[in-house]
Amino acid sequence: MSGRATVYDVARVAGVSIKTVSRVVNGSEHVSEPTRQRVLTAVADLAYVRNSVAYSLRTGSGDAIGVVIDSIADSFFAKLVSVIEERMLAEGISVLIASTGRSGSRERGQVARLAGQNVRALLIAPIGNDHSYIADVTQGMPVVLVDRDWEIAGYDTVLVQDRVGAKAAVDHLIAGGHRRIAFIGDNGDLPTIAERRLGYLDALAAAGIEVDELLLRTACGEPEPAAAATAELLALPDPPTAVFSSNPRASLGVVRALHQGLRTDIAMVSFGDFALADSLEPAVTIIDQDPTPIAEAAVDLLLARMRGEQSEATNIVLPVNVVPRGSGELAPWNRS
Amino acid sequence: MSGRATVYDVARVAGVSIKTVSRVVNGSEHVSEPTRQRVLTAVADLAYVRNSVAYSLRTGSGDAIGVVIDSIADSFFAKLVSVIEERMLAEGISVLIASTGRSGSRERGQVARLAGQNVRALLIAPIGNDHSYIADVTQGMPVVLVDRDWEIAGYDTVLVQDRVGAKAAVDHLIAGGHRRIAFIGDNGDLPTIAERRLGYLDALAAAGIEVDELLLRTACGEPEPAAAATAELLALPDPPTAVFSSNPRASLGVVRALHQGLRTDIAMVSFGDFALADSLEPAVTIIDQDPTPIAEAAVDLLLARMRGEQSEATNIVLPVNVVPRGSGELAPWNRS
DNA sequence: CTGGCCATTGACAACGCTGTCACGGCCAGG
DNA sequence: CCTGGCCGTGACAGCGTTGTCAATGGCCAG
Repeated sequence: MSGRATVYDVARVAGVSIKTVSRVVNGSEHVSEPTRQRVLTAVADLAYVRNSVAYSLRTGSGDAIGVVIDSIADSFFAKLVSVIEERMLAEGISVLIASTGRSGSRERGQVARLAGQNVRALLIAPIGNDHSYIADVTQGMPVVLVDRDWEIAGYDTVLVQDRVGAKAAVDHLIAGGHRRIAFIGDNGDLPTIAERRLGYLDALAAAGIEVDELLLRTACGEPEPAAAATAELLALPDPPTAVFSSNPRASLGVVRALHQGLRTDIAMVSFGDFALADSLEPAVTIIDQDPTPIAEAAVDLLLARMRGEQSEATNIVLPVNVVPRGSGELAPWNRS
Repeated sequence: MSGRATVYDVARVAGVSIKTVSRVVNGSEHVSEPTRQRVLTAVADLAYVRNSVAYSLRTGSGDAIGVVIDSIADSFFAKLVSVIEERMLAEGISVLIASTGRSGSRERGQVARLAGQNVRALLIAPIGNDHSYIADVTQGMPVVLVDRDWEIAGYDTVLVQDRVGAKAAVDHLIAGGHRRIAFIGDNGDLPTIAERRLGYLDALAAAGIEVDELLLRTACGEPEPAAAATAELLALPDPPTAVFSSNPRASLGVVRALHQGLRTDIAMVSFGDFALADSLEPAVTIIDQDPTPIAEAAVDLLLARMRGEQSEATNIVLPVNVVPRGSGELAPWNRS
C-alpha cells in the first residue's frame, strides 16, 4: 500500500463506516464494544495515525502551538522551549518554533506564518515595539507574551522583575564597596534590557553615584561583542572595579574577556544563570532568572486559554534573587 | 470580520474566482496584469495569509519539517536546530521539534506524530536500536539521520568520527604520560557513545594499557550523574590521573566535580565543546564536534531530497580534531 | 402487539486550498 | 470568411477529517 492509511482504509478493513472509525479514534461513547474492537484491530493492523492536517483543517484548531523567540541557540530560550515542549507533549500538542533573530520585522513575518499554520496558540517573546499587528493576525487565538512586554495591553504575560532585579544586583555590588560599576548589555530596543538598565541607573542614583557614560556599554547582547566591550573597559585609564552583565549570553563574553585578561579580580554579577557559572574561579554571582518557572507559568496560562477560559488578561511577574557565589562579592581592588 | 480571510474573501473583493486568487498567490504566469493587481490589492487589504493547513492537505506535502532530537535543552541540539531553522526559514519552511528524552519508544511515537503532521521531511537523531518502523511510518518522505546511525541502511546520514575522535582524545592523554584514564559516558544503548567507548578502548589497547572496569563509568550522560561519578572516581584508592568525558553535557558535570573537589590537576578531554570551556582554569581540551557543519550538511541533504533528487543514500562523515587548551595537557600527578 | 425511545451507525457536507478540465475570446493562417 | 490554437479565467472535485442529521434496529411500557 502506498501512502499512509486513512479512515477509509480502516473503515473498509473493519467493515464499518468512516464515521464510526472517527468515533472510535476520538473515544466517543456511542460505539458498541465489538465494533470498537474491530476498529481498533484494523487501526493497529494498518498502523493508522490520524492525519492531523486534515483534522486541523476540519476542526479549525490545530494540534500545534507556535513559540516565537530570539534564537533557540540561546540557552535561556532553549530551556524555555524544552519545558514547554515537555508539557505540551503530555497534551498531544506539537511545538513549532520560529526565531526572530531579534528583528522586529522578522518577528511579524514569523507570527503571520505561524498563524497561517493554524496553530492553536502562540507564545511570543516579543522584540519590536509595535505589536498591534498581533491582534490582526492572530484573530482571537490564545496568545501569551513571555519575558518581554509591559507595554502591551490585553494579553496574558509572564515576566520577571527586570528592573528590581537589576537594581538588586547593582545594590549588591555597591554594598561591597564598588563605585565604578560597568553595565554590559544589548541596546535599548529590547524592553527587558532597557528595564535592567533602568534598574542599574536606579541603584547608582540611590547611592548617589554619578553615571559614567564610558562604563555604559550597549550593543553587546552576544558573547563576542560583550567580550570586546569588556576588553575595552579593562583598557580604560580608570577602569571599572565591577561589571554588571545584563544577560547570560553577554556574561559568557564578559567572563571570557576577564579570564583572558587575567582580571578575575574584577567583581561581576550576571543577570541570568549560565552553564558552569558555579564552576568558574571565582564562581559567578547571578540574578536568578530560571526559565523553568517562567515556562511553567506560561504553559499554565496557555492551557487555560486553550480550554476556553475567558478571564481578564493575567500578568504574572516572577521574583528574582541575587545568588552570591563569589564573583559578586569581590572587594574593589586598590583605588587609583 | 471574524476569522482570517480566505481565498473566497479575496475573490469576492477582487471580483474574480478563487482559482485566480490561487494563481496570483502562487505566482502563476497565466494571469493578466490588471487582474493580478486587483487581486494583490485585495490580498493586502484583507491581510490574507494562505492557510497552510489547507494547502498542506490539498497538496499532500506540508511546509514544515520535523526534527527529532534528545532534548532541545542540550546545547548541541539547540545549536543544531538553530542552524536548521535558519536555513529552512529561507525556504519558507517551518520547523517542528520533537524531543525523545532518550527513550526509544518515545522516539517512535514522536516520529509517528510528526508523520501525522504531514511534515515534508524528517531529520532524526535516532535513539533506539530498531529503526525499521521509520520506513513504515514515513512512507517515502525524505529522512536524514544525524549524529547517530551507522547501522541503518538506506538513509542519508551525517555523523562525526566518533570512534576515531575518541581514540585521538585518549591517545592525546596517553601521549601526555597518563595510564589511568577514566571514561565518563552514557550507557551503551546510544550508538554514538558506544562508538566513543570503543575508541577509548582502542586507544588503551594500542598502548597496551589494561582496562580497569572501575574507571569505566556509564549511565552518566547528564551533568548530575556525571558529577557524581567523577566524585566517586576521585574517592577511589587509586584514582585516575585523567578523565575522558564522552559528551559535552557530561563534561559540565565532570568539570563541576573537579572544581568542587579542587582537583583541577586531573587532566581532562571532552568530546564536544561547551560554553566557557575555554575560560575555565585550566581551559578544557576538547574534541571539536561543531554542530554547525553537521546541521549544514544535513540540511543540504534534506533540501536535495525535497527537490526530488533520487540518488543513492549519502553517508557523510565529518572529521573531528583535538583542540588542546590546557586541561588535556596536564601531566599525571605523582604516581602512588 | 404497537408506539416510542435510545443506542448505534452511516450518508453527506464542509473546512480552504489547488489540480484538472473546459469554456470563451482573440489572433494568425488558410 | 472559417479554423485551430493559445491565453485568461472559472466550475468542480477532492485532499482526510469531523459535525450534523437522519436512519436503523432493539427494547420496553402501555
